[in-house]
Amino acid sequence: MTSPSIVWFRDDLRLADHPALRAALDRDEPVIGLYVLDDESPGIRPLGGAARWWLHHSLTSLAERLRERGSTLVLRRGPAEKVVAELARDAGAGAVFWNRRYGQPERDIDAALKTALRDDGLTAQSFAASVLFEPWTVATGSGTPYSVYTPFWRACLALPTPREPLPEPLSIPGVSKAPPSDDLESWELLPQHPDWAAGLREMWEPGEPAARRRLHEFLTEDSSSYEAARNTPSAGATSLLSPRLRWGELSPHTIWHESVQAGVGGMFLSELGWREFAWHTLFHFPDLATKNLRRDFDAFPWPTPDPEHLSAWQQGRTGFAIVDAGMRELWQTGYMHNRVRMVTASFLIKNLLIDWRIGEEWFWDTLVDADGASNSFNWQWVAGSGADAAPYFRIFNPELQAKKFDPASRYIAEWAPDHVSDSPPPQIVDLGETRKAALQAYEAVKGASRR
DNA sequence: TTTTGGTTCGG
DNA sequence: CGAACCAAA
Repeated sequence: MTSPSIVWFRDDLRLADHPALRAALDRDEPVIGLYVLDDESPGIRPLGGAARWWLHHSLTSLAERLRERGSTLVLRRGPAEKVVAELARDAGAGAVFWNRRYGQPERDIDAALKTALRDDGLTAQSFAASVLFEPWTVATGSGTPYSVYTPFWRACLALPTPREPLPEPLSIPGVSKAPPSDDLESWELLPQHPDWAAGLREMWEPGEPAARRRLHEFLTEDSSSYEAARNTPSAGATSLLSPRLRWGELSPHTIWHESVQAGVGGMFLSELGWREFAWHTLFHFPDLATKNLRRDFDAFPWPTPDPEHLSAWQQGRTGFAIVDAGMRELWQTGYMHNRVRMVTASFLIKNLLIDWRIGEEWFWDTLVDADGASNSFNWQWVAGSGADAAPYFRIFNPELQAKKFDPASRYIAEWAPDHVSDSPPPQIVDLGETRKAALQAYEAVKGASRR
Protein backbone atom coordinates (compact mmCIF):
# COMPACT_ATOMS: atom_id res chain seq x y z
CA MET A 1 0.00 0.00 0.00
CA THR A 2 1.50 3.29 -1.09
CA SER A 3 1.00 6.70 0.45
CA PRO A 4 1.92 9.11 -2.32
CA SER A 5 3.61 12.46 -1.87
CA ILE A 6 1.93 15.53 -3.26
CA VAL A 7 4.12 18.31 -4.61
CA TRP A 8 2.06 21.47 -4.71
CA PHE A 9 3.46 23.67 -7.48
CA ARG A 10 2.79 27.39 -7.25
CA ASP A 11 5.18 30.05 -8.53
CA ASP A 12 7.84 27.41 -9.15
CA LEU A 13 6.90 25.72 -12.43
CA ARG A 14 10.12 23.77 -12.85
CA LEU A 15 11.76 20.45 -12.03
CA ALA A 16 15.34 21.63 -11.45
CA ASP A 17 16.28 23.19 -8.12
CA HIS A 18 12.89 22.39 -6.64
CA PRO A 19 13.36 21.56 -2.94
CA ALA A 20 9.76 20.43 -2.45
CA LEU A 21 10.05 17.97 -5.32
CA ARG A 22 13.40 16.81 -3.96
CA ALA A 23 11.84 16.14 -0.55
CA ALA A 24 9.06 14.16 -2.20
CA LEU A 25 11.56 12.03 -4.11
CA ASP A 26 13.58 11.43 -0.96
CA ARG A 27 10.47 10.04 0.68
CA ASP A 28 10.49 7.18 -1.80
CA GLU A 29 6.79 7.07 -2.57
CA PRO A 30 4.98 7.88 -5.81
CA VAL A 31 4.72 11.59 -6.58
CA ILE A 32 1.62 13.53 -7.62
CA GLY A 33 2.20 17.04 -8.93
CA LEU A 34 -0.59 19.51 -8.21
CA TYR A 35 -1.42 22.99 -9.42
CA VAL A 36 -4.38 24.90 -7.98
CA LEU A 37 -5.96 27.84 -9.76
CA ASP A 38 -7.21 29.89 -6.85
CA ASP A 39 -9.28 32.97 -7.65
CA GLU A 40 -11.40 32.55 -4.53
CA SER A 41 -9.37 32.57 -1.34
CA PRO A 42 -9.68 35.85 0.55
CA GLY A 43 -6.98 38.36 -0.34
CA ILE A 44 -5.63 36.41 -3.29
CA ARG A 45 -5.20 38.74 -6.25
CA PRO A 46 -6.59 37.24 -9.46
CA LEU A 47 -4.01 36.89 -12.22
CA GLY A 48 -3.90 39.43 -15.01
CA GLY A 49 -4.64 38.54 -18.61
CA ALA A 50 -1.03 38.25 -19.78
CA ALA A 51 -0.18 36.19 -16.70
CA ARG A 52 -3.00 33.77 -17.44
CA TRP A 53 -1.66 33.32 -20.96
CA TRP A 54 1.80 32.52 -19.62
CA LEU A 55 0.43 30.21 -16.95
CA HIS A 56 -1.47 28.15 -19.51
CA HIS A 57 1.63 27.44 -21.55
CA SER A 58 3.97 26.97 -18.62
CA LEU A 59 1.59 24.45 -17.07
CA THR A 60 1.38 22.61 -20.38
CA SER A 61 5.16 22.36 -20.41
CA LEU A 62 5.40 21.28 -16.77
CA ALA A 63 2.73 18.61 -17.20
CA GLU A 64 4.53 17.19 -20.18
CA ARG A 65 7.85 17.09 -18.36
CA LEU A 66 6.35 15.37 -15.34
CA ARG A 67 4.69 12.83 -17.62
CA GLU A 68 7.97 12.13 -19.46
CA ARG A 69 9.60 11.31 -16.16
CA GLY A 70 6.84 9.04 -14.95
CA SER A 71 4.64 11.30 -12.85
CA THR A 72 1.65 13.52 -13.50
CA LEU A 73 0.30 17.01 -12.94
CA VAL A 74 -3.18 17.27 -11.44
CA LEU A 75 -5.06 20.51 -12.06
CA ARG A 76 -7.70 21.66 -9.62
CA ARG A 77 -9.56 24.91 -9.18
CA GLY A 78 -10.90 26.57 -6.03
CA PRO A 79 -9.83 27.81 -2.61
CA ALA A 80 -6.40 26.25 -2.21
CA GLU A 81 -6.61 25.25 1.44
CA LYS A 82 -9.70 23.15 0.81
CA VAL A 83 -8.62 21.84 -2.61
CA VAL A 84 -5.20 20.61 -1.48
CA ALA A 85 -6.57 18.92 1.62
CA GLU A 86 -9.25 17.24 -0.49
CA LEU A 87 -6.77 15.84 -2.97
CA ALA A 88 -4.52 14.65 -0.15
CA ARG A 89 -7.44 12.76 1.36
CA ASP A 90 -8.75 11.32 -1.92
CA ALA A 91 -5.29 10.21 -3.05
CA GLY A 92 -4.44 8.70 0.31
CA ALA A 93 -1.35 10.90 0.40
CA GLY A 94 1.12 10.61 3.23
CA ALA A 95 2.87 13.92 2.66
CA VAL A 96 2.45 17.30 0.99
CA PHE A 97 5.43 19.46 0.06
CA TRP A 98 5.65 22.98 -1.30
CA ASN A 99 8.00 25.90 -1.72
CA ARG A 100 7.24 28.98 0.35
CA ARG A 101 5.35 32.08 -0.75
CA TYR A 102 5.76 35.45 0.96
CA GLY A 103 2.54 37.42 0.48
CA GLN A 104 0.28 37.61 3.54
CA PRO A 105 -2.85 35.93 2.13
CA GLU A 106 -0.70 33.16 0.65
CA ARG A 107 1.12 32.65 3.96
CA ASP A 108 -2.19 32.49 5.80
CA ILE A 109 -3.44 29.76 3.48
CA ASP A 110 -0.23 27.79 3.65
CA ALA A 111 -0.03 27.99 7.45
CA ALA A 112 -3.63 26.90 7.91
CA LEU A 113 -3.16 24.04 5.48
CA LYS A 114 0.03 22.89 7.19
CA THR A 115 -1.77 22.73 10.52
CA ALA A 116 -4.77 20.91 9.05
CA LEU A 117 -2.64 18.32 7.27
CA ARG A 118 -0.51 17.65 10.32
CA ASP A 119 -3.61 17.30 12.46
CA ASP A 120 -4.65 14.55 10.05
CA GLY A 121 -1.34 12.80 10.57
CA LEU A 122 0.26 13.78 7.27
CA THR A 123 3.71 15.18 6.71
CA ALA A 124 3.50 18.79 5.56
CA GLN A 125 6.68 20.65 4.85
CA SER A 126 7.67 23.86 3.08
CA PHE A 127 10.97 25.02 1.65
CA ALA A 128 12.86 28.14 0.62
CA ALA A 129 13.12 28.24 -3.14
CA SER A 130 11.82 31.45 -4.61
CA VAL A 131 14.05 33.98 -2.90
CA LEU A 132 17.79 33.80 -2.19
CA PHE A 133 17.42 35.12 1.34
CA GLU A 134 14.26 34.63 3.34
CA PRO A 135 12.79 37.88 4.65
CA TRP A 136 13.18 37.08 8.33
CA THR A 137 16.91 36.47 7.94
CA VAL A 138 17.74 40.05 6.92
CA ALA A 139 17.31 42.98 9.30
CA THR A 140 19.08 46.16 10.33
CA GLY A 141 21.12 46.34 13.50
CA SER A 142 18.03 47.44 15.38
CA GLY A 143 15.96 44.59 14.01
CA THR A 144 13.82 46.59 11.59
CA PRO A 145 13.47 45.85 7.88
CA TYR A 146 15.84 47.75 5.62
CA SER A 147 14.33 50.71 3.84
CA VAL A 148 17.36 51.54 1.70
CA TYR A 149 18.59 49.23 -1.01
CA THR A 150 22.38 49.51 -0.73
CA PRO A 151 22.69 48.50 2.94
CA PHE A 152 19.99 45.86 2.37
CA TRP A 153 21.92 44.17 -0.41
CA ARG A 154 25.21 44.55 1.43
CA ALA A 155 23.63 42.75 4.39
CA CYS A 156 22.38 39.97 2.10
CA LEU A 157 25.82 39.52 0.58
CA ALA A 158 27.31 39.22 4.06
CA LEU A 159 25.05 36.22 4.77
CA PRO A 160 26.14 32.71 3.81
CA THR A 161 26.11 32.27 0.02
CA PRO A 162 22.75 30.99 -1.30
CA ARG A 163 22.76 27.21 -1.63
CA GLU A 164 23.79 25.53 -4.86
CA PRO A 165 20.88 24.59 -7.13
CA LEU A 166 19.56 21.05 -6.85
CA PRO A 167 19.91 18.85 -9.94
CA GLU A 168 16.89 18.11 -12.08
CA PRO A 169 15.47 14.64 -11.35
CA LEU A 170 15.57 12.32 -14.35
CA SER A 171 12.87 10.02 -13.12
CA ILE A 172 9.87 10.80 -10.95
CA PRO A 173 7.77 7.81 -9.91
CA GLY A 174 4.04 8.32 -10.34
CA VAL A 175 0.90 6.67 -9.03
CA SER A 176 -0.63 3.86 -11.08
CA LYS A 177 -3.97 5.61 -11.31
CA ALA A 178 -3.78 9.38 -11.42
CA PRO A 179 -6.46 11.30 -9.48
CA PRO A 180 -8.95 13.23 -11.61
CA SER A 181 -7.71 16.51 -13.01
CA ASP A 182 -9.38 19.50 -14.61
CA ASP A 183 -8.84 19.90 -18.31
CA LEU A 184 -6.51 22.89 -18.69
CA GLU A 185 -8.66 24.21 -21.54
CA SER A 186 -11.62 24.45 -19.19
CA TRP A 187 -9.79 27.12 -17.19
CA GLU A 188 -9.98 29.39 -20.23
CA LEU A 189 -6.68 31.06 -19.47
CA LEU A 190 -6.09 31.97 -23.12
CA PRO A 191 -7.76 35.03 -24.64
CA GLN A 192 -10.50 34.12 -27.12
CA HIS A 193 -12.61 37.05 -28.26
CA PRO A 194 -10.44 38.74 -29.29
CA ASP A 195 -7.23 36.72 -29.30
CA TRP A 196 -4.73 39.45 -28.45
CA ALA A 197 -1.86 37.05 -27.76
CA ALA A 198 -0.25 36.87 -31.20
CA GLY A 199 2.60 39.16 -30.13
CA LEU A 200 3.15 37.13 -26.97
CA ARG A 201 3.35 33.88 -28.91
CA GLU A 202 5.89 35.45 -31.22
CA MET A 203 8.13 36.71 -28.44
CA TRP A 204 7.92 33.99 -25.78
CA GLU A 205 8.10 30.29 -25.31
CA PRO A 206 6.98 29.67 -21.74
CA GLY A 207 8.32 26.65 -19.87
CA GLU A 208 11.48 25.47 -18.16
CA PRO A 209 13.43 24.22 -21.19
CA ALA A 210 13.17 27.55 -23.02
CA ALA A 211 14.02 29.36 -19.79
CA ARG A 212 17.23 27.38 -19.41
CA ARG A 213 18.13 27.99 -23.05
CA ARG A 214 17.68 31.72 -22.62
CA LEU A 215 19.78 31.77 -19.44
CA HIS A 216 22.65 30.05 -21.21
CA GLU A 217 22.32 32.23 -24.28
CA PHE A 218 22.42 35.33 -22.10
CA LEU A 219 25.38 34.16 -20.07
CA THR A 220 27.44 33.04 -23.04
CA GLU A 221 26.53 35.62 -25.67
CA ASP A 222 24.83 38.70 -24.31
CA SER A 223 26.14 39.34 -20.83
CA SER A 224 29.39 41.00 -21.93
CA SER A 225 27.46 43.99 -23.22
CA TYR A 226 24.98 44.01 -20.35
CA GLU A 227 26.48 46.73 -18.18
CA ALA A 228 27.13 49.09 -21.06
CA ALA A 229 23.89 48.53 -22.96
CA ARG A 230 21.30 47.60 -20.33
CA ASN A 231 19.74 51.06 -20.48
CA THR A 232 19.46 51.15 -24.25
CA PRO A 233 16.05 49.71 -25.03
CA SER A 234 16.85 48.87 -28.64
CA ALA A 235 20.07 47.01 -27.80
CA GLY A 236 18.55 43.69 -26.77
CA ALA A 237 21.05 43.67 -23.93
CA THR A 238 18.79 42.67 -21.07
CA SER A 239 18.37 39.10 -19.91
CA LEU A 240 14.61 38.74 -20.54
CA LEU A 241 14.59 36.43 -17.55
CA SER A 242 11.96 38.33 -15.55
CA PRO A 243 8.99 36.11 -16.51
CA ARG A 244 11.14 33.03 -15.91
CA LEU A 245 11.67 34.21 -12.34
CA ARG A 246 8.05 35.27 -11.97
CA TRP A 247 6.81 31.77 -12.81
CA GLY A 248 9.74 29.99 -11.24
CA GLU A 249 10.84 28.34 -14.45
CA LEU A 250 14.27 29.30 -13.17
CA SER A 251 15.10 29.70 -9.49
CA PRO A 252 17.09 32.71 -8.36
CA HIS A 253 19.65 30.22 -7.02
CA THR A 254 20.20 28.79 -10.48
CA ILE A 255 20.59 32.25 -12.00
CA TRP A 256 22.87 33.35 -9.19
CA HIS A 257 25.26 30.42 -9.34
CA GLU A 258 25.38 30.08 -13.10
CA SER A 259 26.01 33.83 -13.43
CA VAL A 260 28.85 33.74 -10.92
CA GLN A 261 30.31 30.75 -12.68
CA ALA A 262 30.12 32.57 -16.02
CA GLY A 263 31.85 35.58 -14.51
CA VAL A 264 28.73 37.72 -14.68
CA GLY A 265 28.37 39.73 -11.53
CA GLY A 266 27.90 43.24 -10.25
CA MET A 267 25.04 45.04 -11.89
CA PHE A 268 23.25 41.92 -13.08
CA LEU A 269 23.26 40.21 -9.69
CA SER A 270 22.25 43.51 -8.18
CA GLU A 271 19.03 43.28 -10.21
CA LEU A 272 18.36 39.99 -8.44
CA GLY A 273 18.99 42.03 -5.30
CA TRP A 274 16.20 44.46 -6.19
CA ARG A 275 13.89 41.50 -6.65
CA GLU A 276 14.85 40.25 -3.19
CA PHE A 277 14.32 43.75 -1.78
CA ALA A 278 10.83 43.87 -3.29
CA TRP A 279 9.83 40.50 -1.80
CA HIS A 280 11.26 41.36 1.60
CA THR A 281 9.41 44.66 1.52
CA LEU A 282 6.16 42.90 0.65
CA PHE A 283 6.71 40.44 3.48
CA HIS A 284 6.97 43.31 5.96
CA PHE A 285 4.31 45.50 4.31
CA PRO A 286 1.61 43.18 2.97
CA ASP A 287 -0.44 46.10 1.59
CA LEU A 288 2.32 47.17 -0.79
CA ALA A 289 0.01 46.99 -3.83
CA THR A 290 -2.61 49.32 -2.40
CA LYS A 291 -1.11 51.47 0.36
CA ASN A 292 1.66 54.05 0.21
CA LEU A 293 4.65 52.64 2.02
CA ARG A 294 5.47 56.18 3.11
CA ARG A 295 2.20 57.15 4.67
CA ASP A 296 2.88 60.88 4.28
CA PHE A 297 2.05 60.27 0.60
CA ASP A 298 -1.55 59.67 1.65
CA ALA A 299 -1.77 63.47 1.60
CA PHE A 300 -0.99 63.60 -2.12
CA PRO A 301 -3.86 65.42 -3.81
CA TRP A 302 -4.57 63.17 -6.80
CA PRO A 303 -7.07 64.91 -9.06
CA THR A 304 -9.94 62.88 -10.51
CA PRO A 305 -8.20 60.90 -13.27
CA ASP A 306 -8.98 62.06 -16.80
CA PRO A 307 -10.27 58.92 -18.57
CA GLU A 308 -9.08 60.25 -21.93
CA HIS A 309 -5.56 60.67 -20.61
CA LEU A 310 -5.59 57.23 -19.04
CA SER A 311 -6.71 55.44 -22.18
CA ALA A 312 -4.24 57.43 -24.30
CA TRP A 313 -1.50 56.19 -21.98
CA GLN A 314 -2.76 52.62 -22.01
CA GLN A 315 -3.05 52.54 -25.78
CA GLY A 316 0.19 54.36 -26.50
CA ARG A 317 -1.16 57.53 -28.06
CA THR A 318 0.05 60.20 -25.69
CA GLY A 319 1.99 61.92 -28.45
CA PHE A 320 5.30 61.32 -26.66
CA ALA A 321 7.31 58.90 -28.73
CA ILE A 322 9.10 56.82 -26.13
CA VAL A 323 5.99 56.59 -23.95
CA ASP A 324 3.86 55.43 -26.85
CA ALA A 325 6.53 52.98 -27.99
CA GLY A 326 6.79 51.49 -24.53
CA MET A 327 3.06 51.15 -23.98
CA ARG A 328 2.67 49.47 -27.37
CA GLU A 329 5.58 47.12 -26.72
CA LEU A 330 3.83 46.19 -23.48
CA TRP A 331 0.48 45.59 -25.13
CA GLN A 332 1.94 43.54 -27.95
CA THR A 333 4.51 41.44 -26.09
CA GLY A 334 3.55 41.47 -22.41
CA TYR A 335 6.94 43.00 -21.70
CA MET A 336 8.62 46.40 -21.60
CA HIS A 337 12.27 47.35 -21.30
CA ASN A 338 13.11 48.48 -17.78
CA ARG A 339 14.27 51.97 -18.75
CA VAL A 340 11.01 52.54 -20.59
CA ARG A 341 8.99 51.19 -17.65
CA MET A 342 10.46 53.99 -15.56
CA VAL A 343 9.70 56.60 -18.21
CA THR A 344 6.12 55.49 -18.88
CA ALA A 345 5.38 55.17 -15.16
CA SER A 346 6.83 58.56 -14.40
CA PHE A 347 4.76 60.04 -17.22
CA LEU A 348 1.51 58.59 -15.87
CA ILE A 349 2.17 59.71 -12.33
CA LYS A 350 3.94 63.02 -12.81
CA ASN A 351 2.69 64.35 -16.11
CA LEU A 352 -0.84 62.97 -16.09
CA LEU A 353 -1.11 63.12 -12.28
CA ILE A 354 -2.78 59.72 -12.23
CA ASP A 355 -2.45 57.63 -9.07
CA TRP A 356 0.33 55.02 -9.23
CA ARG A 357 -2.16 52.31 -8.26
CA ILE A 358 -4.00 52.77 -11.55
CA GLY A 359 -0.78 52.28 -13.49
CA GLU A 360 0.11 49.33 -11.29
CA GLU A 361 -3.18 47.65 -12.17
CA TRP A 362 -2.60 48.13 -15.88
CA PHE A 363 0.86 46.62 -15.68
CA TRP A 364 -0.50 43.80 -13.52
CA ASP A 365 -2.96 42.95 -16.28
CA THR A 366 -0.60 43.32 -19.24
CA LEU A 367 2.85 42.17 -18.08
CA VAL A 368 3.87 38.53 -18.25
CA ASP A 369 6.40 39.10 -15.46
CA ALA A 370 4.38 41.05 -12.86
CA ASP A 371 4.72 39.28 -9.52
CA GLY A 372 3.12 40.04 -6.18
CA ALA A 373 6.06 42.12 -5.02
CA SER A 374 8.07 43.70 -7.84
CA ASN A 375 5.24 45.42 -9.68
CA SER A 376 3.83 47.39 -6.78
CA PHE A 377 7.29 47.89 -5.27
CA ASN A 378 8.57 49.49 -8.45
CA TRP A 379 5.47 51.62 -9.02
CA GLN A 380 5.90 52.98 -5.51
CA TRP A 381 9.56 53.53 -6.27
CA VAL A 382 8.68 55.72 -9.26
CA ALA A 383 5.92 57.51 -7.36
CA GLY A 384 8.32 58.37 -4.58
CA SER A 385 6.13 56.72 -1.94
CA GLY A 386 8.12 53.49 -1.69
CA ALA A 387 11.30 52.03 -0.25
CA ASP A 388 14.50 53.85 -1.23
CA ALA A 389 12.30 55.56 -3.80
CA ALA A 390 13.19 58.07 -6.42
CA PRO A 391 12.65 61.46 -4.84
CA TYR A 392 9.32 62.83 -5.97
CA PHE A 393 10.96 65.71 -7.78
CA ARG A 394 12.88 63.31 -9.99
CA ILE A 395 10.61 63.77 -12.97
CA PHE A 396 11.65 62.11 -16.19
CA ASN A 397 11.36 64.18 -19.32
CA PRO A 398 10.28 61.65 -21.98
CA GLU A 399 11.83 63.66 -24.80
CA LEU A 400 15.18 63.90 -23.03
CA GLN A 401 15.04 60.24 -22.05
CA ALA A 402 14.46 59.31 -25.68
CA LYS A 403 17.38 61.46 -26.79
CA LYS A 404 19.65 59.93 -24.17
CA PHE A 405 18.70 56.28 -24.40
CA ASP A 406 17.30 55.95 -27.91
CA PRO A 407 19.34 58.53 -29.84
CA ALA A 408 18.85 56.89 -33.24
CA SER A 409 15.13 56.32 -32.53
CA ARG A 410 15.57 52.63 -33.16
CA TYR A 411 13.33 51.61 -30.29
CA ILE A 412 10.74 54.20 -31.27
CA ALA A 413 10.86 53.09 -34.90
CA GLU A 414 10.26 49.50 -33.85
CA TRP A 415 7.23 50.06 -31.63
CA ALA A 416 5.82 53.43 -32.65
CA PRO A 417 6.76 53.91 -36.31
CA ASP A 418 4.17 56.67 -36.71
CA HIS A 419 6.40 58.81 -34.49
CA VAL A 420 9.31 58.66 -36.92
CA SER A 421 7.37 59.01 -40.15
CA ASP A 422 4.10 60.60 -41.16
CA SER A 423 1.88 61.87 -38.41
CA PRO A 424 2.45 61.12 -34.74
CA PRO A 425 -0.55 61.55 -32.46
CA PRO A 426 -0.80 65.02 -30.89
CA GLN A 427 0.77 65.52 -27.48
CA ILE A 428 -1.96 65.28 -24.86
CA VAL A 429 -0.26 67.47 -22.24
CA ASP A 430 2.39 70.14 -21.92
CA LEU A 431 5.48 68.69 -20.26
CA GLY A 432 6.57 71.92 -18.61
CA GLU A 433 3.18 72.81 -17.17
CA THR A 434 2.35 69.32 -15.93
CA ARG A 435 5.78 69.03 -14.36
CA LYS A 436 5.12 72.24 -12.46
CA ALA A 437 1.70 71.00 -11.35
CA ALA A 438 3.22 67.76 -10.09
CA LEU A 439 5.84 69.58 -8.07
CA GLN A 440 3.11 71.74 -6.61
CA ALA A 441 1.08 68.67 -5.62
CA TYR A 442 4.17 67.34 -3.93
CA GLU A 443 4.11 70.33 -1.59
CA ALA A 444 1.07 68.76 0.09
CA VAL A 445 3.15 65.70 0.96
CA LYS A 446 5.98 67.80 2.29
CA GLY A 447 3.50 69.70 4.40
CA ALA A 448 2.01 66.48 5.72
CA SER A 449 5.36 64.97 6.69
CA ARG A 450 6.38 68.09 8.55
CA ARG A 451 3.21 68.03 10.59
C1' DT B 1 17.95 54.82 -12.55
C1' DT B 2 16.55 63.29 -13.03
C1' DT B 3 15.63 67.86 -14.64
C1' DT B 4 16.01 72.62 -14.62
C1' DG B 5 18.00 76.87 -14.30
C1' DG B 6 21.62 79.36 -12.82
C1' DT B 7 26.70 80.51 -12.72
C1' DT B 8 31.31 80.12 -14.20
C1' DC B 9 34.93 79.62 -17.39
C1' DG B 10 37.50 79.17 -21.63
C1' DG B 11 37.59 80.24 -26.44
C1' DC C 1 28.46 81.43 -26.62
C1' DG C 2 28.69 76.61 -25.53
C1' DA C 3 30.41 73.33 -22.22
C1' DA C 4 30.83 72.26 -17.55
C1' DC C 5 29.41 72.42 -13.11
C1' DC C 6 26.16 72.90 -9.20
C1' DA C 7 22.10 73.68 -6.26
C1' DA C 8 17.38 73.09 -5.79
C1' DA C 9 13.23 70.80 -6.73
